[in-house]
Amino acid sequence: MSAKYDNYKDKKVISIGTMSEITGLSERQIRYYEERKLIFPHRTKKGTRKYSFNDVERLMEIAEKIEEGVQTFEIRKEMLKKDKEIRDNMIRGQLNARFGIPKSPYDK
Amino acid sequence: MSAKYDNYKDKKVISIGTMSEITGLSERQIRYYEERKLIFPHRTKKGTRKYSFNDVERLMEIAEKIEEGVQTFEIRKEMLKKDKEIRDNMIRGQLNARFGIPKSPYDK
DNA sequence: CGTGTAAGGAATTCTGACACG
DNA sequence: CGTGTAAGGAATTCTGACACG
Repeated sequence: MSAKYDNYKDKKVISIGTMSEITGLSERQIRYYEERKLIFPHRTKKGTRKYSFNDVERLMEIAEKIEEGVQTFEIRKEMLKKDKEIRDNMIRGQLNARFGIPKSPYDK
Repeated sequence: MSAKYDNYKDKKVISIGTMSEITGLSERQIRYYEERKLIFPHRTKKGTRKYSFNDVERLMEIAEKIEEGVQTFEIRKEMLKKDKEIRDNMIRGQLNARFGIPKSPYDK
């Protein structure tokens, strides 16, 4: 019936106050992680931050790392690396789909 | 890896201003539909309304009905009826799962 | 480095009401 | 009936800064 399961997880609709409640982090912390480029809220015309459920998960992961003593700079590096891997996999997947290029033999 | 796809669709995290943007309805309209018991936002301790993505869909459906000229009272009746059907189906499904009671012969 | 806080302003949300119809 | 609006107050969010360390 109601056709469409949009990208709920990616829709930026949560205010910082609500994010603070959900994640248990202070607004100060959340804004700081943005300053350190670990998270990227959408900005409304008026300038308020809006987050997605994906951002919730991302913040939780960041919080864990921080508790483990990892510095924001390191966390950022890890995330950039992970994003790169994802991009590489997507490209390989597309090539594979179109030309039948097999996966790397190093993959299990 | 990150295990859990919570009930994003049911989490009440969206403020009325954002709802207004998403649905295209005025805040006045959204509050009025609540007054007519068509929608049920969560209330924070401080009293602000919070909606879910399910509420977004619900509001869109309500808006359609209103445009067709259906009155809020009728919309409410339809929704109550639909909810009842869903409950009945769930009960029947559970009975069926436990005791193997067949579906009604009236079902296709 | 990561986070708390007070500061002042701007934007949000709330309710009850008057209006039109 | 459904919706717009002005009204006044309360709560939210924003930024830049000082503080501790």
